[in-house]
Amino acid sequence: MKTAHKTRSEMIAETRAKLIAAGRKAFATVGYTNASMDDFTAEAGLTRGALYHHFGDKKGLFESVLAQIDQEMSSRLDAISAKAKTRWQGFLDENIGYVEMALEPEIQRIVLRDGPAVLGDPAQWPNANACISAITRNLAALKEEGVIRDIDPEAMARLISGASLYAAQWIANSDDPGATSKKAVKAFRGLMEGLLVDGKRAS
Amino acid sequence: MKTAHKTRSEMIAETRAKLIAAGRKAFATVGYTNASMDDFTAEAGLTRGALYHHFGDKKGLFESVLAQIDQEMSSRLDAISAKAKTRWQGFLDENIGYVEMALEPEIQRIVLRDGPAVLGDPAQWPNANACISAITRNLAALKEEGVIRDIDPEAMARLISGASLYAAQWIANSDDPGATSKKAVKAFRGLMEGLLVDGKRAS
DNA sequence: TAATTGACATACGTAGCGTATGCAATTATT
DNA sequence: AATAATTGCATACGCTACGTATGTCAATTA
Repeated sequence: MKTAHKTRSEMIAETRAKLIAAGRKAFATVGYTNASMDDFTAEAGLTRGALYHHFGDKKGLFESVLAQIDQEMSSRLDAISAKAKTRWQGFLDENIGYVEMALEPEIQRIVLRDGPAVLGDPAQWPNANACISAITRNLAALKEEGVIRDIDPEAMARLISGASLYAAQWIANSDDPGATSKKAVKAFRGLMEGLLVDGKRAS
Repeated sequence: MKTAHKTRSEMIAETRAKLIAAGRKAFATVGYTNASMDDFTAEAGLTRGALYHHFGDKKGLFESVLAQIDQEMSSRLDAISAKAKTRWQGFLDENIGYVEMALEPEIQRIVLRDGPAVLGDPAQWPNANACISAITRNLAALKEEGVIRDIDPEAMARLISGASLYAAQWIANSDDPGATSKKAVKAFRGLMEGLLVDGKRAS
């Protein structure tokens, strides 16, 4: 007969997972500074003792939460670009996907707002922001293939993700998200088409 | 004989100014959360009592500090665009000026890093809206003059200011702000040139 | 079965925020 | 001019939340 108990390492993993989940929820809803460690650890049936043991401090847990979210975003974006027929199309789709993810409150709060304030520049995060590096790789490849003009991929990736983020927030806060979304996506496409080499431009 | 004393309202204004100055300095050097109200009010020869009286709470003082900095940035940007020969050049200079301000540590810390975490989405700040409408007007005029392609001015203004803001944050958080700034400005120029009608493009 | 490790809880000290209250100086009232 | 009302700011207090130091019990190992 098998033991009904879980093995010790399973228990530990479960505790870590519970803490990450509880922290993630608290960070997303009330923000990093307003999230009380006593409160959300209790909500997970634990205490701050467990948190300090596994993550060192509040910031340490936040890093783990961020890493988890980052990974999820990354795989979602990969799935989007994998579907596209051309690299250029995949690039466009991926960015629009990013805009849509930036609409999610959890991502807005944890990744885009509190993240930089707590941990500094996303590029220096332990799991370097996967989204930006994905855009960077795409731009580099597109440049290599002669599809877009000669620009610095990383710098352009930053500008583009900033534009996406702002577009998302504009949409999120607008009275008519549907209509605003249409305008934003069209303008975004226009901005991106400006990167194409002359021969490939439509307008 | 005239009284050596200042009038009461002058004293009050002076107190407010002292608090704003002390807070600004503390926020700039150690950051919002690490700035102890007891410490920096004492440094101004006052107590937290004065702060609560005038600004309600720590966040209230932060808003006032931010408003002051915003105003300074705004007038600097006006001065920049006033100097330009053409509207297009003024448009470029103003945006690049904004990106370059991100090199200043005080702006880095207060406006770009702590600001969003403490007060929320920068797009909703009063000054950001003023900035966006300025860009929108510029874009509309440039379109009218046939300098740039046919795009929705407001939507594009949002994207551009998002790109600028993100570029600024990238610079603010980078290890070598000088070098990063160069890359960012160049990429930004490239992105903007994509908006020009075909005949006016250099690349 | 005795010893040891380690996962997690408990207990304590401290810093910092917000509020309630106090006071003194200015302004208003008669 | 004398008293009353206002208010700018300080003082005092309680509370929350963080970090550390220590305790404890289960699981592993010898």
